[in-house]
Amino acid sequence: MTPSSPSGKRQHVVDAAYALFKRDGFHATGIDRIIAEADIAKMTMYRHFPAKDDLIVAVLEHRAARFERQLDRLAATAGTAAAKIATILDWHERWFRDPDFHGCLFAHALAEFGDTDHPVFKAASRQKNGLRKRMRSILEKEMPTEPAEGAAAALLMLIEGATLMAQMGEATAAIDSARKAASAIIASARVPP
Amino acid sequence: MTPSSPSGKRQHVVDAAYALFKRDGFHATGIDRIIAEADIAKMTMYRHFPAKDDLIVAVLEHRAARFERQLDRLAATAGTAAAKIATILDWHERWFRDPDFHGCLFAHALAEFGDTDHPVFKAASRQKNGLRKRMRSILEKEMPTEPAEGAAAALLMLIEGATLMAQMGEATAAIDSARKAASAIIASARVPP
DNA sequence: TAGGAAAGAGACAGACCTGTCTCATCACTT
DNA sequence: AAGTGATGAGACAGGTCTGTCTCTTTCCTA
Repeated sequence: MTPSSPSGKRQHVVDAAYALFKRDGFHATGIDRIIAEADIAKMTMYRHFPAKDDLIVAVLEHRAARFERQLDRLAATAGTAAAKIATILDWHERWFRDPDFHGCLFAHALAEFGDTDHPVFKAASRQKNGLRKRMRSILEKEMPTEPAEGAAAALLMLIEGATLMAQMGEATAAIDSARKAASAIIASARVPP
Repeated sequence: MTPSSPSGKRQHVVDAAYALFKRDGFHATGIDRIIAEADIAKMTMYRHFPAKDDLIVAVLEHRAARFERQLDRLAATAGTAAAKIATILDWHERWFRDPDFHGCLFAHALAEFGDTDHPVFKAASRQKNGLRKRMRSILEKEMPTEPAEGAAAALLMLIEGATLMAQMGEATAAIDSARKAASAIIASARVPP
């Protein structure tokens, strides 16, 4: 059903929609704005994405895949679990300092599509759980499963909160405190009370 | 300009709008739905709130005031700083378990109104900073200002992340991990490396 | 009981929304 | 060179959005 798109129009729409969704949100961004920015015909978009929600899901999945690829590259370098987690925090610091940083698109998707069964909600949820699982498997190399699970959840929460704080204009304080807290969390998980 | 509203219609609108915003989001909730739910005339709403954004700000401020009042009551009971922070986490656990829990309205407002200068963004930001300051002043009673500041930021991030995780259906794991991580954060702030 | 403020009811405007439809045009393959 | 599928351009439908306006009714107070 979806055209094979040899000329890459589909990706073009996804990229344009991403930039607009990021800046203005999902509901506030109309189809007309997207096709104007992508400079394509409306029907071209609707042939690739039968409904706006499908486009939103495609944007989220594309960004999630990109995110995973970037973290895959980082993980290859560092050694200890703490160092691997530190590279993830480094990645977030660079992201926070991007002039085009507008908060986490996945968190925004969860906010705008609150229904747990909605495809957009599920797509955003997958990304968050992916990051959590990634950190859990990093930690499991150096500690038992149970504390690794809890620490990974805590680190995910810390990162999500840091992203929110950075969005409020406190990127420096957020990343500094997050780094210290991450060390404390990992250390306390390693040595159970 | 705003009517004195002896009959409490204003608050009635705020309450109805809150329930709808919470469930469906700000942009997705139309004025017509609000006035239907509140069972008032459209002009009554527009006499109290000249624009929809004004209503949104009023809803946020009302909820923020309610939140502050509830935490004020809790703070009076507990003793140590760690115990006071624990009561804040307890409050959040009860919130997460509420059948009508739909995530944090302030975080959702930040997501939907990304412009830093927008009144809605600023109102939501105030609430987050209020919670951070509250925790900072709790911690300052037992440690110097600098570590208290960092720990308060970390605890805020942890709580925000826990709220997000609870919204994704992991309330139990979120609050359990948050409690452990909070202890580690406070302990490590108390004894600087 | 009279006056004035608040609220009700609903039509209305103008803009924007998503999604559909038609028909012409382009590009590539065979 | 012909055919096939993707694309372009834009009108169009039907709905929803915010916000305004007018007129009537209610309610509280003095």
